[in-house]
Amino acid sequence: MNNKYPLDHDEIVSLLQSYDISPTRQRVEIAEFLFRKQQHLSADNILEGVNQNGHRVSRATVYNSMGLFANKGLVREVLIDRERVFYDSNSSSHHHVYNMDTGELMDVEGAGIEIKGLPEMTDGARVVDTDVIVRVSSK
Amino acid sequence: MNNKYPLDHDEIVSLLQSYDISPTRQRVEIAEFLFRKQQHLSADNILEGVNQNGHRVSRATVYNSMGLFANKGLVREVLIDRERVFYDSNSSSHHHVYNMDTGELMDVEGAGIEIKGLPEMTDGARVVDTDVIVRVSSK
DNA sequence: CTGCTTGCAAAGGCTTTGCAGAACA
DNA sequence: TGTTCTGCAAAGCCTTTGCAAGCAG
Repeated sequence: MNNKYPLDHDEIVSLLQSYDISPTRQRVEIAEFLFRKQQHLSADNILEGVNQNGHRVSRATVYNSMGLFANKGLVREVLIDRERVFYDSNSSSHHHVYNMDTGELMDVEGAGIEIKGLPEMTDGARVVDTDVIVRVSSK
Repeated sequence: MNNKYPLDHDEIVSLLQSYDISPTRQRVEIAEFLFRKQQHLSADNILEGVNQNGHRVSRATVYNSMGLFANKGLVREVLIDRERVFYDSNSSSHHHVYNMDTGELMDVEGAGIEIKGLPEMTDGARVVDTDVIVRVSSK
């Protein structure tokens, strides 16, 4: 899923529809920006990026759309920094390495990681998602 | 480390000192509240808890102290919820299971978990910390 | 004394909300 | 024509900061 970048306009529209998201002009523009490549962006990054050539999408719409995308599973929210939420355009199973010095956030494909020893869920709870964040520093 | 709760006043003072934190009245009161048991608290929880019987510690001091405690390694910041930062009074190596329905946050001792397949660090970066957050839901 | 702490209030920064107008089916 | 979506501005919330007064060594 979402494994080839960039996606062209029609692919974006299909992608949104496949996630049950109506492809409005603003949503398509936001998604086109997101899926130019695999990346981690804040709401502000997205607002700036989409609007590089003249304002076309408002801040509120960026927040609305990203909330919707995250809800539908199209992107993933990454909470690494208390300052802001990052959205990860790679929605496949993977984990993160965060360089505390540079602020750089890298993906690690999930395949190579095993998490063992999780306790049995007491009730019928099921695992929705597993985040692994490895913080590294050069200092 | 921090494996017995609650800690009495003198133990708290020693604990703070062992982390190179001068045990002011406010810091001791905050730490006493934190280490009554293993728990996950927001800054606001701490403010309320410490001040249950009359105001004795200000909000600013709670933030200052928690920042200091986290910096010194006495407690651990947990970013699970975009709403606020949680502080974990269990500073030993462990991971978290977060129930998305109830908001409950449980510890999983690190011993039972293995994370394999992390790529080699490109430069001389060292791993500072690894967070694992398993999100579960009953729905 | 001298530096570290505290507390208040104000400021900051990210995110959400209310609501009217626009777009869409 | 009814519903959904957008955008602006205001509000909200958690957290940080500035600064004067208090405390500790």
